[in-house]
Amino acid sequence: MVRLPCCDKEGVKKGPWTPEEDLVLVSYIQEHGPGNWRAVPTRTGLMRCSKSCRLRWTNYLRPGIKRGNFTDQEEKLIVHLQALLGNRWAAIASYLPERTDNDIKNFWNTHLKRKVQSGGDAAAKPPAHRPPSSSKGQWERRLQTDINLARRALREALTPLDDVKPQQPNAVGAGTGCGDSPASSSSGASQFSPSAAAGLYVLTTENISRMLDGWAGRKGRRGGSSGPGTPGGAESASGSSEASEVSYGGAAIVSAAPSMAGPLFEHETKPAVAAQQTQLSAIESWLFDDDSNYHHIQSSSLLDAAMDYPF
DNA sequence: AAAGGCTGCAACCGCATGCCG
DNA sequence: GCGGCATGCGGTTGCAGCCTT
Repeated sequence: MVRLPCCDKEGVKKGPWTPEEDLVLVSYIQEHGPGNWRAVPTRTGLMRCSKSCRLRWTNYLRPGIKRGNFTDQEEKLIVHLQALLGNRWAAIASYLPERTDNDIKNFWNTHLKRKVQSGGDAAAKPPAHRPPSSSKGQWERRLQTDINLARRALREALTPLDDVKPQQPNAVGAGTGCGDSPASSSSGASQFSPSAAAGLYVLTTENISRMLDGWAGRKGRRGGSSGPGTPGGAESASGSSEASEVSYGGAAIVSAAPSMAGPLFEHETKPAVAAQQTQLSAIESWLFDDDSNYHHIQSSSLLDAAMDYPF
């Protein structure tokens, strides 16, 4: 099945996205929802290939994304999941709903890899049987058989921390961001929850204002929001939910809250998000439950969740 | 203050996979 | 069952800001 690359056409723009392009893309998705990426460039007039549009959305514009400043907990989780799953960033990202696979990958390559290699975390060393780059089915089966190993490792990763419960996945609107995780794209749209929408709205406007804000100070650093000490994500999002007014390029832009919220939520693949939260909770309780009872209830529910999980 | 190296991140590229006619 | 299309995923690259000398 040889096919031509989608981006080899003449006149396809590459490189950093401008805020104008971002707005066009966001507006389009707001109206039509994510998906059918092939049609996006033609319908929006963006001189970008479909892939680029999808990537921009999933890695940057999508609601609910937290950027920068990985917490210790996230860090440990990533290290252990990487040890268990290998470089399956999408699978790892599904456990960190606010993080994109690209972010995690970058974080691993720039921070954790070095850390682990320098012997910082012996526990993080990949097990001998770590799934090689084999077929998905293979490692999925392996994951099933190694579920107990995974449990131990994850517990080890999470328990030493002060706050016993993982904090971020259940934060306001948190866990809503992973609409693009493997799970989401294929699941139906039947469980949309208004409360999730409320959180999502916050994150949406936050993202957009951040995007514009980021550009305003962009010349500072690409994706300015991710600058040191300024995680654009959940914390700030939960703090201010009013429509944000930002200006760039001389024009003031008001993120019209309700109009922005509605369509986006309609089309976002939120059911998966809700499902993810549920699954994450199952995992959490699985991790922190007494050994005495996990055998009976938790392990089975987690196993169900894990098996349902679309790695 | 300037220059060169380093770091972090957004984006690109190519292959894999799933879906549909 | 086959072929083509659309999307997902992971590796890699390029570049801008930061840091060190």
